[in-house]
Amino acid sequence: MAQLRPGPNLSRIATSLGVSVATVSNALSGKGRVSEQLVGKIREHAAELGYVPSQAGRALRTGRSGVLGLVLPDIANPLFPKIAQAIEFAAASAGYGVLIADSRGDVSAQTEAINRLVERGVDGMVIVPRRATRISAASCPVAVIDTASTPGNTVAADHWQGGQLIAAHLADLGHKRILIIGNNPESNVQNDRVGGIRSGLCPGMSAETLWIEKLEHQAGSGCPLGLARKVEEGFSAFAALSDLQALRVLTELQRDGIDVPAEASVTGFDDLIWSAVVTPALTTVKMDMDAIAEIAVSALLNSINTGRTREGTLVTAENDRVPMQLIIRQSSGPAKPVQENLQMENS
Amino acid sequence: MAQLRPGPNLSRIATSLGVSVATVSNALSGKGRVSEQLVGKIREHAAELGYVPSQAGRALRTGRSGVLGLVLPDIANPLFPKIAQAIEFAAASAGYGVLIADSRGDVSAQTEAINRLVERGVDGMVIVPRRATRISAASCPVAVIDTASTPGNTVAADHWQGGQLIAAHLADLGHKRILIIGNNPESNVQNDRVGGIRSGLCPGMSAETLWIEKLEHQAGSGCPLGLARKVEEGFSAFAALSDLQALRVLTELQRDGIDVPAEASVTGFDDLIWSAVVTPALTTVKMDMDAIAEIAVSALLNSINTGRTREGTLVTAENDRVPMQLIIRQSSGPAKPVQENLQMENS
DNA sequence: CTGAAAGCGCTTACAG
DNA sequence: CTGAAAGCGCTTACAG
Repeated sequence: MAQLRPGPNLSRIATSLGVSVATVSNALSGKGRVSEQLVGKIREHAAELGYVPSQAGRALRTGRSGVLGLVLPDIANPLFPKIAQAIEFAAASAGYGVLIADSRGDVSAQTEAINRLVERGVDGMVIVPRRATRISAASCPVAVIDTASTPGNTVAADHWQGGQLIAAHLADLGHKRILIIGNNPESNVQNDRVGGIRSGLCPGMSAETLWIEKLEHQAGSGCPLGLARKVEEGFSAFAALSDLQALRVLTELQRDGIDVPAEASVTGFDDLIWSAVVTPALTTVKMDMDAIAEIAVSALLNSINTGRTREGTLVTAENDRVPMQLIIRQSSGPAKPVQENLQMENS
Repeated sequence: MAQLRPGPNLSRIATSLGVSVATVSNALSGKGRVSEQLVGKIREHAAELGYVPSQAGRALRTGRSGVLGLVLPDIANPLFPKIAQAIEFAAASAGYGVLIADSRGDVSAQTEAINRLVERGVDGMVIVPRRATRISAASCPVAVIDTASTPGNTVAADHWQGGQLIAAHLADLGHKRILIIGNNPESNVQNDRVGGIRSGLCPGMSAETLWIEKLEHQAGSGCPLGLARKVEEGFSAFAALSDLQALRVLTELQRDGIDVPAEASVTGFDDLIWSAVVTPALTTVKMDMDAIAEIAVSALLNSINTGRTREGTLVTAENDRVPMQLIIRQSSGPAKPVQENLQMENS
């Protein structure tokens, strides 16, 4: 009655070859206690039969599931594909599977998602927390991907340095007045980016910050950002804190007849999928997600293998900051000379 | 030495309560062979101890892992968040976990990804195949999400009907000449959408199709699409076969000083995350991913539970076509009267 | 170098 | 209504 996998198991291979299951197990796992000749014979036969080891049996015996959990605040987040891909790749390279869990918004769902993963017996998990959530202890090692500003150790891109990259780029292009455009002033990531930009401004440059969420709170969701007026006021560069906002900025400017980058430069963050596709293509700052995932996963594996702190939250080794990288595309260009627009044209 | 989960197990609960493990198991699983009183006591005690059942033990015994696999052609695909979210939700609602696997491009990687999932003991899997791939048998039930044009049974959005929705919308707005913009002429999904659009044209309307891939093959990746000229030629509506292309179309038009939607309408497909964010917001056709995921997952669970065809590929019940839904936003509007541009202004 | 045996935690007939 | 026992497939000391 029990729905058992129809495939062969160790014991079938063993009897069929007239050896013990222990020997088959050893031969297959390559622990080296079996004669080379026998190893060859066993492996060959196993392959012939299409033997697939039972994770369940192994997990029960070893206490390891070989699976990592990935908890996301909201899968709909456009950054998610990159995160998931990078984590999946890092995990698969280490022979681990990845179980996903979406916390769909609120914090209680996040806790539930974590519990679901624990129940499934993950050996560890990577959590991208909801804004400013502190992760309560899960009964397995946990690596958190977030800003340095989040309490506890985390791995993350160096958002501050990323901001400085933007500032330096805009300074190079001769921009003086910069409008920083963010979504949510509560976001640690966004605040780090703002801090980086501001700290990287050269003498003579100034920046203001526009928070879309605040604006929409008053003017309604999807309201115009009033950027044309900002251009008139003398802002020549619009530094969005994410490509999603950059896209909004770019299209609003273009809709209002402002040429990008001739009249205004636009930059973003994250190098999301569409950033290279729009016209003009978006200058942006990219996280090294593969590196971040690699650090998170190897910290997890380390902790799993050494067995330290198997209970209770265990975070990554240090506050790792992975450098970001500037990608210059067509949406940013030299600032127009401020007062004498038409001179210097052919210089 | 074995790294066993430190938490309590059935036997600990049993001895601590002076009953048998069988009784504890029955009480917890609610099979109803235990007196209500005892059930209460056992449950309470289990909760106190923070008992979490071992999936490994259960899986080994029942032959079910409680996990479904999700194989994706490329996680970087912007549609992925919606698919993953919908599948995760449907699976979680049914008490299943979701293991992801990225086939990162080529077909061999897809086979590997499927194998990895089988090795992890998934009870079934959902596959979003690479373009025109036929899924080779995996040793568990498989549901395929793709177009009807793919060989074998699949679940999918009704892309053809989605195309008709676009055609009807553009007809309503008085558009006569439509430029369909696709990425890849090999894509079944895109071809279905084209077919739907063409079949839905009213008398007096005509459509041409522009394949970006072909154009880029000649003119280089990221080349201009030459849409301004198309507007001059009399095309008043640009129907992209995906929001990603729609975004490219929209920004190129705007960059070239063409007002959307006053001078040209733009529509897309899929309602991707940024579609509502751009200015003007994108009119698009949306798949009902939740419905699609629900169908795929329940077909899988059905097959898992009835135990039919546990070996070999098993696909979903019928070729299920889930209707798409038109979302009208600001990027589409009435066609300009063709010849007499300035008349009728106040009609 | 090879094998016999124990046991991971669970569920499920089967007795009582 | 409750319990004793078997067994899912594996790995790992321990003997030989």
